[in-house]
Amino acid sequence: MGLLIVVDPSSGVPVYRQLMDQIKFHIASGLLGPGDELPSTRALSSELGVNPMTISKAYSYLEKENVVERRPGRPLIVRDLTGEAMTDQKMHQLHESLTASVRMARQLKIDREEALKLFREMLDTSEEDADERR
Amino acid sequence: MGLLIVVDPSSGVPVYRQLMDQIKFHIASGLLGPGDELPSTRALSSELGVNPMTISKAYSYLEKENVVERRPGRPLIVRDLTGEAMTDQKMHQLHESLTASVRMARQLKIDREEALKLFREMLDTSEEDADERR
DNA sequence: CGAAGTGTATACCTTGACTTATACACCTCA
DNA sequence: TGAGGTGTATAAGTCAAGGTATACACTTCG
Repeated sequence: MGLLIVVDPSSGVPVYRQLMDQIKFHIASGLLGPGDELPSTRALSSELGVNPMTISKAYSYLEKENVVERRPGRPLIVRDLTGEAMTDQKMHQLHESLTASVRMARQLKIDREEALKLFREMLDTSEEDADERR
Repeated sequence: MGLLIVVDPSSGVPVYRQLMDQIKFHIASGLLGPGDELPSTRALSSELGVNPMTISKAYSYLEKENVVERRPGRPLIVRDLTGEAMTDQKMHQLHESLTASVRMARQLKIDREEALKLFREMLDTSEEDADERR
């Protein structure tokens, strides 16, 4: 049986990015652990009806982000994401994502405390949603 | 003399978006106030070496965002952005911008407090940068 | 070795975002 | 009225991103 992965080509979000997101999610949830093999490009390809190169593209980006380890001619495996170095990298990614919001808050002259309050509320709501999913 | 506006077509950021950002900034800084007229599309066009339609596109989006008021055949004017209704709209824009970051924080399993701390630091740094510019 | 599995480099096609050229509708004022 | 402003609807051109088809390099295992 395969990993639970679903893609919607008409969603506007690029397929390769949907793949990356879901694989990352499965790693974060623990369903996929260090050393586990990713499904082969052709297996996922026929299962999802997507070109193998699109799968490969997602895999390549995951490798660039150090989420996954590439071994020529063999399946990709999940890397060990524990440790301080990984934490730094995660924070760096979040930093990049927040940059636009910081610029906007300044541009709209939104009070620092107001912006923080909104972000806190959104984080809390997000956690509740995750709880319901269990 | 014209407003201080500069565009870099090779920056990767669409010209119409650069225009929107700088006009919003001039409004936020107070250099442009309610009732003030925006430069004509053709004036900005020849000053910046950009097609008038590109200027018009920026103006149209600003009108959609209720930043500016359109009057057929006449120059656009800056709207009055004070009042509670405007605050709501600003918070809504910030909310949209933050959505991606919230999703990422969850996906990367970044602690809620860690994420908040980073955002707070970035907001503070941003304010310092603005101070230095004075 | 060779068959069958793995990932992917290369080149091509399609699609949508961005920009532009042209032409039009509207307003002001002499 | 008409000349000279204003913004922009429409259509066409340009270009990068996303997706695909083909062919290749590598590994395992009989």
